[in-house]
Amino acid sequence: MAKLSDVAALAGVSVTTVSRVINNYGSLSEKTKQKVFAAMRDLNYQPNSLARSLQGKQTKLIGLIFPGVSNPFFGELVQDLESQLFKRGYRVILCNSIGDAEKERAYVRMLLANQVDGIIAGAHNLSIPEYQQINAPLISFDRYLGDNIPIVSSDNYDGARIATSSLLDTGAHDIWLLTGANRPGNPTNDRLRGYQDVLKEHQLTPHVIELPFSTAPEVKWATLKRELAKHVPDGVFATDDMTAIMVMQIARTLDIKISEQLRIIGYDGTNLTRNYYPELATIVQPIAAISSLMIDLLLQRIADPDTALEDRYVLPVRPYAAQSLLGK
Amino acid sequence: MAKLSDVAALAGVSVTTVSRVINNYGSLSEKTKQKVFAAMRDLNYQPNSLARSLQGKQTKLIGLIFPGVSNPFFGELVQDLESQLFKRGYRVILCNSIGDAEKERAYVRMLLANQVDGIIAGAHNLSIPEYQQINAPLISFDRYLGDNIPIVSSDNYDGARIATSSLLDTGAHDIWLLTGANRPGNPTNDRLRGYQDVLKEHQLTPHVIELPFSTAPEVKWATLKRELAKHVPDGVFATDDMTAIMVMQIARTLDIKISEQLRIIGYDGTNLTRNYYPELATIVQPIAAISSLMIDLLLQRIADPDTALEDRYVLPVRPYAAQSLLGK
DNA sequence: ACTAAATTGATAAACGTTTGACAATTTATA
DNA sequence: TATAAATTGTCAAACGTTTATCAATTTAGT
Repeated sequence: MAKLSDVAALAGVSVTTVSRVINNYGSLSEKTKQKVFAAMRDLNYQPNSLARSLQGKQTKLIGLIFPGVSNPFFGELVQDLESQLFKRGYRVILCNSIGDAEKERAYVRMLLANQVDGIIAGAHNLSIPEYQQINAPLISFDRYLGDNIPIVSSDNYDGARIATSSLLDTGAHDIWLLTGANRPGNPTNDRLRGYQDVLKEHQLTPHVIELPFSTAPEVKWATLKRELAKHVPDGVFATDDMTAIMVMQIARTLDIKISEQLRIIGYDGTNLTRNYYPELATIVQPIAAISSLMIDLLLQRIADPDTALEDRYVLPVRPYAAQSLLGK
Repeated sequence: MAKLSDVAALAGVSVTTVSRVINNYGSLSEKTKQKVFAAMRDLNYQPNSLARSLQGKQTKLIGLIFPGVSNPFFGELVQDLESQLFKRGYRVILCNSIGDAEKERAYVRMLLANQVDGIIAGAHNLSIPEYQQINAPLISFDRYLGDNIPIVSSDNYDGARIATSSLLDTGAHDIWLLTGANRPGNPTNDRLRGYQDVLKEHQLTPHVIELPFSTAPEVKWATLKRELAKHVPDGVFATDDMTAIMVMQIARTLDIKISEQLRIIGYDGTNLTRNYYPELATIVQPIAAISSLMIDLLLQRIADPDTALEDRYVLPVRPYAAQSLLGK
């Protein structure tokens, strides 16, 4: 790999001048700039980012900690984050915590060792005290990680209300909530609250089934099937689309008529669900808005670590009505 | 952030000694080792990986170039790669090329500037001549990128044969192939070949519909619907599951009876499809095997850049039979 | 042509680590 | 207790870049 001195030699100038060209400071004539650019092109020169960063420049690396990109929602979110960060000149180190707190801890240490300029975390684990001590700029998605760590989330409460209400509107009275484990201080608890509040307002009794996020699909399937075999509600609000889809599948095996007998609504509204399961009603989280807001906040903190930010940023959701494919 | 000299000061030893402890060379007494470890723990010390790498050590960073993690197959593959690499002490820089050759070029430059120890690429773009010039260890998934760049793929030919045959076995004669754009030298062409060969052996005429990978879902939907409205085949082999799923959905809107009137088989067999679309028959690519093989090969090349490797590594696929949820 | 301004260069320190050479000290062995 | 071996320290160079300082040279303005 060519280095700075090689460029300087080829361009017939000093290393100082080359550095000045690269970092655009000091006074430079157009002619030398061109000479240097030409030399850089000829040598296919890329500044060694290790050396630059060691010297004090930003690494232009951002750590992304999420449960895992195999989940469609996180896959889309991470892809969006990466794309937007790339446009802004940042690269992404990917961390799949897979619900493993120990792994997450290791990731955080590693990211700091790698001198990332900032971290965006949306892990499903419990708030690790280590997060508090991180001095790197940090933005959280949908989780409370500690004081002064801004949380960006979709309007979980409102979304849950909309979902639950829409089930009521179609005539359902016996509505189940399928949700992940609800930990204190977690914004996703708001989905539970929204559901409960709407039911209370209509004097209906809630029926909550907790299925931790990390539950194996087979186990989830078995549990849900058992529940549905015992009793069929007329409405199901699943706090994520994949679970909603599973309920649809199970309902079919049990000969439960979807939409006549049982109405289902999900949450997330990824492109995947909307494009490939258009018959599923859902609440759409604004992925693009979430990721650009998170990036904005993070870059603000990177530019000035003392930037005052809100504790919570709540972005609006929108309902996505099922496209009945079965209709004629 | 604490640095080497801080650890040395706290432990009451020299920086050299601390470095010896960290890098485990020279002779060291158990006592000093413990003192140093304790100091590292107390200070929560993490060696600055920039400095280490600059000094000549590996960066322990691997670049992953894939079309995008929002696609379930790549999402699962990338997650698996990341997990396995993490276990082996490597971190991952994620690159979503999204079918953009220019972006891919930029990624490669960036990865080299970031001094990654190696690259695993599974991009959908055309073989970029730049790949040839990369001196970093490089392994490709399912694409020809250049000479001496090993390709790992599933047995596309065999998989396509199995898929096509299984449609024939269930009585189909009028079988369509839905595939992405077929570029010369691409292993996925083998899926086309497998399909064609089986049909030829049965004196049947192929009917190939090309839908480039990057086609927007809406466009895909419209195209497929148009085709199916014109004529309904009795079998469809889609070279990826998502397209297969879309065909199922469209068939429903057209009141085409799936499995009686029209049999569909996909390709990829991700966990997502198998868990959430168990009614879809598909050909399962061995994701775990693919990623561990790619990592093995890559680490071999990293350990010794001159390791002789095969040009092609083909891993077996297995058919996944549809679980008829509709059956009683 | 003279002065001021603009441009370029030479030099060196710094970022945090690794590592080699060699010396100094401690510990173990006979 | 002398001697060898093991341990630790000191010092300095190196990785590739940035940036400050000061000096030298070129260019522009009048």
